[in-house]
Amino acid sequence: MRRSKAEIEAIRAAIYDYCQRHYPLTVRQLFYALTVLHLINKTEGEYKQTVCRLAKDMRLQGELPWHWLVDNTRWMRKPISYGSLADCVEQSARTYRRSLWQNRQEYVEVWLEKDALSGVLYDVTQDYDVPLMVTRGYPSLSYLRSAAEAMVATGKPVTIYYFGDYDPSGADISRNVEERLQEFMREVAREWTLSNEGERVFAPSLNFHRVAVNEWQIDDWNLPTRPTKTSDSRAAKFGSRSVELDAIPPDDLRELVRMHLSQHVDAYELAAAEETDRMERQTLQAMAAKLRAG
DNA sequence: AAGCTTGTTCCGGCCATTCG
DNA sequence: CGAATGGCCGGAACAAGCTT
Repeated sequence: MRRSKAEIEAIRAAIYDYCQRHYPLTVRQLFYALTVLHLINKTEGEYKQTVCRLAKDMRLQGELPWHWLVDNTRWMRKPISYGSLADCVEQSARTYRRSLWQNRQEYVEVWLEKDALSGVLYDVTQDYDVPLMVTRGYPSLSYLRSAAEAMVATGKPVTIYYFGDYDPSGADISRNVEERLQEFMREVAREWTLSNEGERVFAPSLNFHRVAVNEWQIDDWNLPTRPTKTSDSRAAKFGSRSVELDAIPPDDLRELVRMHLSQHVDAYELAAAEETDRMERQTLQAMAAKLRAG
């Protein structure tokens, strides 16, 4: 698409504005935000030629602070190491947390289709010490299988809160995740029973909740829709309206997660756990001081 | 009926070519 | 000549529709 300088300028301004208000963001997240603002079309071309390019130029020219945009997909590997034993304990004293779930009789996870929103959901899931599972589109079989193993290993009933787009593939992904997890949990339980010399391993129950985006939410929450891609082979059995998960404002999304997780851990328990953590961190701090002294 | 192709989801970037 | 386009890289999947 050919745009005038003024149009490009408007998009640049919107990029700056949105990033400033919501950083850290991924480029993908920024892309969806601009589509919701109707500044660009939701196509891979616009993503690459418009958003990626402008974001690149603006950062290289110093117009956009580097830390406003992040890339979660590339990572670094290195063994964990410390300057000394005291440093190790010191580090633990800063980060230590006691598991909120170890002594509970249920197991909860949050699942998410798109990595771009992982930062938003993690703000809440970390408070509740709940795993945030990101599939990045269709999940790999390896990912689902190891997730199923972790669930069986807990031996507790599982609740999953799922977040994904309302579009043909998005609906299919959550169906696939639920079915595969069910299948793999039964399989894992069977295998573990056989290798366990008579002690039977049970597949826990799975309560799978697709929290968003669901059809009823489009009108109830007045979400901006996109025409469903007719080229999607799943489009025929799907409605004409599609909605990005990004169409739900970040604050509302966080509230939605909090609403569900707080059904399992109430505010009182959360506060009590924080207090325990504080005290145990102090103990670690004292240990670190002793190590330094002696 | 099995197997392949095409198109879709997620993520981010670079570069050669084409268009106005 | 600058801006837009298209293709490529890497990596994981699934379904519909064609082709053998």
